[in-house]
Amino acid sequence: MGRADGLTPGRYPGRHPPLTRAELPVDTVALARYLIGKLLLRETDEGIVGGHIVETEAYDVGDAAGHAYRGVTPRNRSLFLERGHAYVYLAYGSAYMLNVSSETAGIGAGVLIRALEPCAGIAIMQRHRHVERLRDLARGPGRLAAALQIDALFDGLDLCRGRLLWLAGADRKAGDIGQSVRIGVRPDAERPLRFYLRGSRFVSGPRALSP
DNA sequence: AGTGCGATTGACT
DNA sequence: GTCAATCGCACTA
Repeated sequence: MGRADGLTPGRYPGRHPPLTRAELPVDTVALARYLIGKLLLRETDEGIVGGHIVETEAYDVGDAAGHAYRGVTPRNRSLFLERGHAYVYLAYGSAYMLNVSSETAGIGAGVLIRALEPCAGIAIMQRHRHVERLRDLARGPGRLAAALQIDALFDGLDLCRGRLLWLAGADRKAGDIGQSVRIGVRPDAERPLRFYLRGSRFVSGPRALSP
């Protein structure tokens, strides 16, 4: 680690402490926008991995596409935790999705983290993903989870507690944030609840959605 | 207890 | 560009 990975040299998480809950916007859409440019870091057995968040999607209150829409179930209960908790579930039998819970305790909503610009522990993530190409390490929610070795065991984890997985402040100025419809979502698809770092080559989805 | 279906990915034409 | 793999869960009975 050091200059080459784009992060401040030094020990983690000491140098990049977790965002406090007070820093996180309560509102789901505000949180989705806020998280663009922030760091997502994960401490694995082999070292710290992670990067800058470049793409998110909001699944807000009353959203028919949200997993919380029909109330609490065994799967989605983490969405109802206080903001800043991880909601992780398995999609299509193979890809884990990482969300950050939003709103206040008892309200089910969250933000899906869809893509990272890899910055820390790149060699480790390349092993986790079995690919070399930087662009493919964490472009897409399932790839991101694989790169960071996030699975169902992380469901319910408090990201503000910051041990194995946490959010940290951006160490550089955030660029322009674009907005579009969400990817792979059927109901409420027309709502522009996807946010991305404009110009980033690390965002997922069709080019047309990230002008 | 049985069934249908994804907030996706990787392989392939 | 198309398409099948894969499995936990929500829903129906």
